[in-house]
Amino acid sequence: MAPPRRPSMGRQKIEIRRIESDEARQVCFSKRRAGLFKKASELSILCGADVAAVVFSPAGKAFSFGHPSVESILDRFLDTSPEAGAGLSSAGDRAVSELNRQYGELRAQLDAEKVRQERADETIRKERAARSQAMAWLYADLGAMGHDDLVAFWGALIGVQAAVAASADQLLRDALLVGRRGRPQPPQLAGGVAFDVAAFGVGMQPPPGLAGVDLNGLGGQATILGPSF
Amino acid sequence: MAPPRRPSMGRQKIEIRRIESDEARQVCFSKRRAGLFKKASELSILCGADVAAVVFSPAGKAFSFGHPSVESILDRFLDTSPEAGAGLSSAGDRAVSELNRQYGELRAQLDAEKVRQERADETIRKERAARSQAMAWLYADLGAMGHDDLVAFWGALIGVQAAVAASADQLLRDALLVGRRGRPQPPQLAGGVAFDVAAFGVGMQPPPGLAGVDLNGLGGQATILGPSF
DNA sequence: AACTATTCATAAAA
DNA sequence: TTTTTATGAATAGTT
Repeated sequence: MAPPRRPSMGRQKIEIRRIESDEARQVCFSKRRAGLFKKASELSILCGADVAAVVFSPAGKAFSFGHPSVESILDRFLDTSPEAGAGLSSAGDRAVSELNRQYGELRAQLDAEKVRQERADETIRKERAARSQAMAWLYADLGAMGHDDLVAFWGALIGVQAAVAASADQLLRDALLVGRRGRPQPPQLAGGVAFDVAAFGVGMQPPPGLAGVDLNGLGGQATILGPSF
Repeated sequence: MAPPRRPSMGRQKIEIRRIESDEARQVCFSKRRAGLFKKASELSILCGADVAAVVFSPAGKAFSFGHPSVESILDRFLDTSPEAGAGLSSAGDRAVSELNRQYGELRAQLDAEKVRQERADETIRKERAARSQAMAWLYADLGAMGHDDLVAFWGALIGVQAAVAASADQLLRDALLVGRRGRPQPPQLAGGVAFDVAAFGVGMQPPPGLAGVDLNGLGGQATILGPSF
């Protein structure tokens, strides 16, 4: 019996950051540009406001919407805008109401910035949460684990090591089997931790062969592969 | 029996035509203006487009959003060179002066906000990199790693454990430093028991992507470190 | 470009 | 005004 496949995944949540794919970015641009103009139109009609929107595509092509007209709005706006580079001496030219207008205008922009900032903060929070998920495995607080958990954890690590050993990695085995015999350089443990934990940080190079590595590397042994990042 | 009234009717469909109620129109204007600017912001970020939106409220108050700046986009659109008719007049008015000061203050605030935004973006970038690193290690195909990488990987694990697991320190050491001296009961390993990976950390969630992966095959290989360990 | 399942925006109400 | 709720609207991923 065929499973009833969804014809679509529907809208997926996306982060507000530059879309890398050229094609996807172009499609998104077209859709959202239309959406923006529609919103602008609705705002002007619903509230009787004069609205203008100007958009330059990444390629440099210009699009615009305006009610009653783009030019009238822009002229009106620029007429009452502060002259860039003008010193304070020109301030006297502006009517008080004019400055008030600019004040509110700037405030609106500041609000917009804050919205963006909040989103960025939220993104950071999520990133941290997501990262901690992965880091928990590496930085597992073994002290908080019960004895059985600890043993199981260690056993699992050994299991991973075994997979590696299958590839005839004698060196790793030597490193593990400290004190077994000639103790071939007991790394780190004997004299305290030699490996810098901070090495897990940003600057570290990703291990070779992440995603897309053939599974035959371990001679049929199951290999843990994750999604490509 | 009284019907349980919804606390809200939720969003109702409206016709796109002028809102008659002054109050409702004002509320709608505020909300939709914010929404428009948000959309404009998203468009610029997602698609790398330059966007400007200018809105005049029915009362004549101007609001604007622009990325990178309203002026630059409008100038570009109108294809006009920035022209400033230098007005000359005394700026002695105290009120005007004060407004001007506030204007500059807000402007500084906006700039600061942008700086903070940039820093937040940078933080996000770093967080992503760090997370990628952690995930990379987590999902690393150990079989594809070179000796140096393996040693580093293993050493890092050991280092982390040593750094974090103060309370479990002893047990870990016991497990690692088997044969070092009194060989204080190497847990389970000595018996050649295959560890049940399913017990891998009670309370810990499997990292995304690992769920469903059969680790038991690896766990079973733990016997490689059996009695001879 | 059309189609859906979702997320997002927002009209009403508080 | 701001917040909450419930629902209409916009749109990301597919086809």
